[in-house]
Amino acid sequence: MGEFAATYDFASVEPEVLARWEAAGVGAPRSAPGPAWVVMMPPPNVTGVLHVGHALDLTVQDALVRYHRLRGRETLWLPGVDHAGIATQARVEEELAREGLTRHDLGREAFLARVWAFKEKNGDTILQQARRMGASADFARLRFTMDPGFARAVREVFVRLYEEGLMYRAKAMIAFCPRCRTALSDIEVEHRELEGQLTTIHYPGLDGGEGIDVATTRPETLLGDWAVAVHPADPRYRARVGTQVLLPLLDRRLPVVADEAVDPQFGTGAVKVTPAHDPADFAIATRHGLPLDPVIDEDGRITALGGPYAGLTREEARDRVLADLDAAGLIVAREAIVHAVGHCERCGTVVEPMLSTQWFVRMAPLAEPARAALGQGLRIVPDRFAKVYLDWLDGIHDWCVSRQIWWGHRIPAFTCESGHLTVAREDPPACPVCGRPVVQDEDVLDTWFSSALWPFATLGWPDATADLARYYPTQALVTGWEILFFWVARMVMQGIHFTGRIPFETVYLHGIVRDAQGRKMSKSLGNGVDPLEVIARYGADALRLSLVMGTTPGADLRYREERVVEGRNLANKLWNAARYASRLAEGSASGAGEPAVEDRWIRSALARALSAYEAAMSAYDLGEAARIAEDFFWDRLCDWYIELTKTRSDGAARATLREVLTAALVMLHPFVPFVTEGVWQRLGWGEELLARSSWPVSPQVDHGAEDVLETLIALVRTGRNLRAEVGIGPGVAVPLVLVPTASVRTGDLSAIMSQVARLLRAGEIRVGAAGDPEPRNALFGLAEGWRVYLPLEGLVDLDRERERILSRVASLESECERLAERLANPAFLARAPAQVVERDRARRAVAEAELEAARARLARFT
RNA sequence: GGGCGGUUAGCUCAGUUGGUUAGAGCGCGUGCUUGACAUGCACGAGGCCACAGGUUCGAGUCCUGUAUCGCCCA
Repeated sequence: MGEFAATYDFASVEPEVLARWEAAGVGAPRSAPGPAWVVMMPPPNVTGVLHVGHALDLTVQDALVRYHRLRGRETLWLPGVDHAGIATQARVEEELAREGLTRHDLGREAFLARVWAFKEKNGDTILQQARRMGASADFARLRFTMDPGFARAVREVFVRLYEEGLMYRAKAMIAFCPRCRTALSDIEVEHRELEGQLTTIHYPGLDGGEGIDVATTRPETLLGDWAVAVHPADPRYRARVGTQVLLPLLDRRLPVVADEAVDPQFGTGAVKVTPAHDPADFAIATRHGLPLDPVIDEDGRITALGGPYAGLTREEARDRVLADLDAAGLIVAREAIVHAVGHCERCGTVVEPMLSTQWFVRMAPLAEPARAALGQGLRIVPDRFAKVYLDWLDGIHDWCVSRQIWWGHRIPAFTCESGHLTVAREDPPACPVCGRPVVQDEDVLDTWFSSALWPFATLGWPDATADLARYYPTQALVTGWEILFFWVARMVMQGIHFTGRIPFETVYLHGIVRDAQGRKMSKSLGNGVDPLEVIARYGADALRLSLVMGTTPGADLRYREERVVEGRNLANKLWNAARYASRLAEGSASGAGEPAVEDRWIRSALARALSAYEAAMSAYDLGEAARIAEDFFWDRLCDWYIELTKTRSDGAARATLREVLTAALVMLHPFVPFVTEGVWQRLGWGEELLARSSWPVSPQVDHGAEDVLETLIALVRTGRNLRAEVGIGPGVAVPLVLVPTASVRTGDLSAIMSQVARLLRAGEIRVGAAGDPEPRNALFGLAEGWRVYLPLEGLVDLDRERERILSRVASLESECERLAERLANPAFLARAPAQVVERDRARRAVAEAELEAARARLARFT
C-alpha cells in the first residue's frame, strides 16, 4: 500500500480497498462463538436502479453488520432481489409495446422467457451498486424470490395454508386496477382526498309515484343500479319502502329497500345501490337478494348491462350519463364535495371496486400471534410505530393474494372439467377425484406473498438446513416505515406460523430521504439524487456519513450536499491524522514509557466515548454513535491530544496515539469503512483488515487526569480569547500570569504549565499565590477558578477592558444570585437529590470566588 | 372523523429517566501559509426551545389546550 499523500484521494483509495475486501471475502460469515448476528437485506426490485433510499437502507445495515463483526460476532448479511411482479411485467410490456407487441401476442411461455431474459440482464444492477457503497453483504448467498428453492417454499406455504383453511377462493369485493389489469389487496389502494361533485339525481316513481332523489359522486355507476335504499327509520321514505322507482336512462325497475347501513344524514338520505362496485352496496344487495351483475369490466369499460353506454370508459360514461340526465331534466342538484378516492398505489389510476373471484388469506388467526409477539421477542425502533403496527393488526382484513398477471409464482390450484379443485405441492397429472384433465389457475400470487417468507425461505426452508438452524431467527430487519404493513407485519405473521419463531428481534424503521426543500424525491419533479453520482464526486464514505449523521430512527431526512461535504472532510481529517501518526512512528522513540497526564486523559476520554457509543448502537441510534465517534476523533483526539503531544516522541506518546487512533478508526469504520480501512492498510499496525479487526478494550476513566485537562483546556481557551480580544497575532509571545482564587480544583499546574504556555504561545509565564497583587495594565479573564492575566503594557484598551470586566461581573452576579436563591429555598434543599444540592453549592463557591476576583480586578483597574 | 409526528441559532438537526447560563455541523464575522490536514486551525456573534395554561423545589423535557406543517388509517 502506498504512502500518505497530503490530501485524501477517495477516488484511488476506495476501489483499492474494495478490491481487498472482495478478495478476502469480508462479507462471508466467519465462525465465532456465540449466536450469529444476522440481517436480511430487503430485496430491491429486479427492475430497479440504486436510489438514495436504498443507499440509506444499505448504509444502516452495513453499519450494523460491520459493528457486530468488529464486536466479534459471526455475521451474515444476506442480499437478494425481488421479482416484483407487476412492476417488472409492466417494464417488459413497455419494451414489447415499442415493438408493437403485447404479451398476448407472445403467449405466456414466450413472454415469461422474455421477462427472465430481462431479469438476467438487469437483475443485479442494484447489488452491483451496493458493492460500490461498501455493502459488506455475503454476495455469494444472493437469493432471488423466483429461485427454484424459493418457489418451492412459496408453494409449500400456499398448500399448507389451504390445508389449514387459511387460504380460500371466494367471490368478494376487491379493488381492481384497470390499468395494471389486476386485483389488488386493500393496502395497495391509496386514498386521496379529491374534489368531486355530489350529483343529486331524480329517479322517477312508477305508476304515478313521486320518485326519489338520490345523491352520488359516481353517476356513471347508475347504469349498474339494482335498487334504491333508505334507512328503515327515516320518516321521509318509510311509506315508499317496497315500492318501485324507474332507473333513469335505462328504464330498469328498481325496488326501494330499507337497510340500516344507509346514513340518513348523507345527501338526500336515499342511496342508489350498485352491488358489484361498492362494498357497502354489495352488503346491502346481499341482504336483500339483489342481482350482483357488474356494469364495469376489467378494462374499466361499461358492460352490456349499460345498454347504449356499453364499451365506454368510466370517464366517458360519466360525461355521457350526466349530459343525458341533464337533457332529461333529472339532475336535481350538483355541489362540490371533497371525498376520498381510491388510487392504485403503484400507477395512480383510480381503482375500481369490483365483485370478483379471487384467492384470499384468512388473516385474523395469523394476526393474533403477530400481535402477541410485540414485546415478547419483537421490538420496533422507534417504538411509536408499535401502535401503528397493532392498530393495523386489530383492523386486519383478509388478504387478496391473486393477481391477474403472468410474472410471479403461479397459483398451485388446478381444476378439472367437472369443477373439482385441487391444490397440491406437485402438479397433478389428472384430477384426483374424477381422473379428468386439469388446468392450472391462470393467476399468480401477490409479490408480497413471497416476500413475506424472505427471512426463512432464503435459508432453505422448508428443509431443515444447517443455515436455517444457525442463522434463523435473525437479529434485525432494516427498512422504511412505509412498508411496515406490506412487508414487515406479514413476515412476522408467516414467520411465526411456519417456523414457530419471530423472524427478527428488532425492526429498525428509517424514514424516507427527501430533497433539500423537504419534498419527496420523484421522477416527475426531477429532484432525485443519484447516489452513484454523489459517490463519484465525494466518495462513498461521504455519502454514507451524510445519510447516517443528523438523522433519528423513523424520521425522514433531507438530503443536503453540505452534509456530504462534511463527510468528505471527515475522511480527509482521518487520513491526515493517520499521516501524522505514521510520521511520528518513523524516528526512534526518545525515552520510554511513563504516561503523561494528557495520555491518561485521552484514554479516559476514549473509555467514555466507547461506552456511550456502545449504548447508542444497542439502541440502534446510529446517528448518535457516529456523532460520538466523530467528536472523540476530531475534538478530543485531533484538536487537543495531538496538539498537546506534538513536541513528544517518547514511547508513551507513541503507544497512546496508536491505541486511541486505532480505537477511533474502529469506531468510525461502520460509517466510513473505506477511508478507515485505507488508512489502516497504510499504517500496518495490526490485523490484516480493519473490517475484521477486534473491538478496542476500554481503558479506565481517570478522574484525576480529567480534572487536570479540564483546567488546562479552560486556561488555554481563556488565554486565546484574551489574545483575540486585542488582536495579538500568533507571532507575538505574550507574558502570562495565573493566580488562583479560593476555589481552584487543580492547585498544582506544574504538570501542564509548559503545555499551556506552548498552546497559548506565551513567553514568560508565572503562577502566583492567592494573595499576590494584581498586575497593572493587564487583560483579565477567569478559568476554572483561576485568574488569568495578560500584562500587555500599552496594548490594553482601558475602556474596553473595563467594559469587558463589568459585563463579566454582571453575569457572575446574576449567577450567584440565582444559585443563592435556589440554595436558600427550603423546598429545594428538602426535595432535590443530595447530589444536585451539593453540585449547586460547589458552583456557588466557584462563582463567588470568581465574582470576588473580578470585582477586585475592577477596583484596581487603572 | 380517528391516530401519529414535527415546530429549538440564518439553514439542517441533536438534546437520553425533568437538574449548570440549551448543543453540533453548515453559514456568518475576525485573525491565522503554528513542522497531519486551508477538505485545515483559533476566537467570536447568533436562541422568549411555536403559543397559552398546569404539575413540580426545578420544565426544551411531563400534563391539558391552541396554532401550524406533514404523514398514516377510515
